[in-house]
Amino acid sequence: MRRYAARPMADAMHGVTARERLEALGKLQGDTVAAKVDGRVYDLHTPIPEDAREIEPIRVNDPEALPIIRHSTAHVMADAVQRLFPGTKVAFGPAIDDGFYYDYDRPDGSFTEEDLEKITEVMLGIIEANTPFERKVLPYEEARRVLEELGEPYKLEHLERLKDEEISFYQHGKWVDLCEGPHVPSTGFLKAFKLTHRAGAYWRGDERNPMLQRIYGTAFPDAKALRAYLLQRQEAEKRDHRKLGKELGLIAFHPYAPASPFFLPRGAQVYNRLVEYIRDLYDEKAYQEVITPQIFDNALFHTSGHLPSYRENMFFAATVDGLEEASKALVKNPPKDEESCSHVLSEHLRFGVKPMNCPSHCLYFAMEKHSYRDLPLRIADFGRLHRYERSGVVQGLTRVRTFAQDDAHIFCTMEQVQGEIASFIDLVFRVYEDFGFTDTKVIVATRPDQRLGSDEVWDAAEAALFDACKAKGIAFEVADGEGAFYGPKIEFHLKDAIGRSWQLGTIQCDFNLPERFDLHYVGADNERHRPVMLHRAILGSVERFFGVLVEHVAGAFPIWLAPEQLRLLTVSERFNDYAHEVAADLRKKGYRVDVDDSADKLGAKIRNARNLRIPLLGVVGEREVESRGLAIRSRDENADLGFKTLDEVEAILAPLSLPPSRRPA
RNA sequence: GCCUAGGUAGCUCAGUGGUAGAGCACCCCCUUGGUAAGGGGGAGGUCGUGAGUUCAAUUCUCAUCCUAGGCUCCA
Repeated sequence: MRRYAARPMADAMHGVTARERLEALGKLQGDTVAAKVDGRVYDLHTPIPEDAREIEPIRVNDPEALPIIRHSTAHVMADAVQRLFPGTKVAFGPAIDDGFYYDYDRPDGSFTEEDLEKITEVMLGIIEANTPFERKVLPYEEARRVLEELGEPYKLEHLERLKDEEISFYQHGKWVDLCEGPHVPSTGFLKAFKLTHRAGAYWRGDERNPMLQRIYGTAFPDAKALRAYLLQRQEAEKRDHRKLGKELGLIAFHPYAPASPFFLPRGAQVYNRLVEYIRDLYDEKAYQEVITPQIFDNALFHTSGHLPSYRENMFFAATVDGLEEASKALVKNPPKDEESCSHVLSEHLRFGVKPMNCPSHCLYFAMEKHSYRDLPLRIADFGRLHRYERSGVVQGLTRVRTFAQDDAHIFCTMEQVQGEIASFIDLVFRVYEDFGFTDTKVIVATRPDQRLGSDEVWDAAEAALFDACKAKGIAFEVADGEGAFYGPKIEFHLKDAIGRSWQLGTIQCDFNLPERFDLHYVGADNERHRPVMLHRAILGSVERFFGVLVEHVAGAFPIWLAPEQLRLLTVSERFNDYAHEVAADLRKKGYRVDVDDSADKLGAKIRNARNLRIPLLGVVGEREVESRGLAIRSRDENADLGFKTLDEVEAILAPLSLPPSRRPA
């Protein structure tokens, strides 16, 4: 097994290179890393098509240079790794959103922190040597021979999947890699990188495959940009909802209920504000809220299709009776294997804890006969859901095992689908704006290979989604084949503090459940018709939304959501009575007000309140008691707003206690 | 579930093969103070849990639970 090529892969290429062309046009600068030729990115030393029309340089500080720099850095890292740890195989090493990674199969174990330091040192040496990156294109069979010679099984496996006649390789110094490119002209262009962390990753992302060792890093055009990025990341980590949630007394976890949050009094306040806000919208938009059971006979989940297809994600509820029956059945007919044992158990353990509200809403719909005049019927439910998530995937509030959605199902006719979707999109954007989210990513997920229903129905449903998005003039991406098996969907994604994107809102067309539950309504023609079911949520799960919101506002909730809107700080004990009197009065009016009547001095009280991100502070001393008011200090301005009468305080609080879209103009 | 790294007081964290420490928070006392920590004293931990090695384990080994970063999966 030999990593390095026996001889440099001297190029035998013909034609004009990007560099030559740029030079001829006088467009080549010292900091040019690649070229954009008719929309495609080329290395400088790669010949470009003879009929190329437009050619522009990509310079180090252009956004398009970043992935090139990062991917090139990944190559340098892989070179360093194989120098330091002979026998290590390489897999994939792409540039990603905020850096790059490379996956390795290291036979003698995983990489340690110290290994990263060593790798970094060797990388610095490679960069200092400033060796050029070279591209070579080989015929398929020859490419195979090279990879066999290099002893790279993962690359060979990847080669199998490439159908191209010609395969490109990149080489810097003696290190060669099967690679699409492009790359910077030479290693010296890599001015600033940092290896950040390591993790396991399955080969080709499939858990049936062997686990590889992944090393993540990031790279920038210069040290200043790298420092800025690392600093920004540090700042972002301070906003982490798990950290803030603890510091601000919002949430907690206990090992007895893994991945299941406690909402502490302050957190529950905010949680309830979120639900209350959505309930108000429901009143406005003609939704009807229901409260449905938590635990159902498994017959329901058979009908809905959750058994067996959603089984791994469900909790089941055993009873002593059920266990005894199961035991008797097992003693009477001892099972031959695990499967039959499991079958007997699940037959006698009758109950399942609901992972979704849709089955019970179907039951509700079927309880009465419906006319087309009833439609659309919008049924909302904040029911608590339980899903068994595998231990490795849970995370803070963004991925939990018990949560509530601002869930609703709209039963409507096919003709009503587009209108319902359009008004839902409006609603989603209004809500996200109320919370201050502006960069919402919209994704339309279309029919997957495995699906139910005829192509005509899918055509209509997808058209309804696309038409609604287009009619709204919103930008969206298409995720082909990513729809649910029962229908296509629109997803609304927001980013958390560290830039991870989370799906919050969604609207999905469903033709499957109405079929399974044999739902129908009577049309104007006096015939039975199948309704369409739209699953939709705006916040998504209240828990996840809460987490993303905490990070978005960095714990500083706006007044309409703040658990404590105003805290009264007494200058000395002598003013406690007045403060309590004022607080009681404001609380009676619906404001969330507390008094800090501790023995702390004013400075300490202010510090504590500010650390809790309380939006308004009211200082109470001699002057305020005499003139019946408060000296207001605002969190957002971090300044003393001076004396306000009680009426003035209320005038400040009243409008800000409403969500922006409900405030008087 | 898999890979890697962690788990010491309510919180943030030191530390050690000879059964533990700081700051903040908490309790008590003094101070009655006007816009980001007034002073003093006290209490609080079977060092995640269970086994093993050892004369001796919080420290070393293994298992297990939880957490974190990924992979896979999803609201």
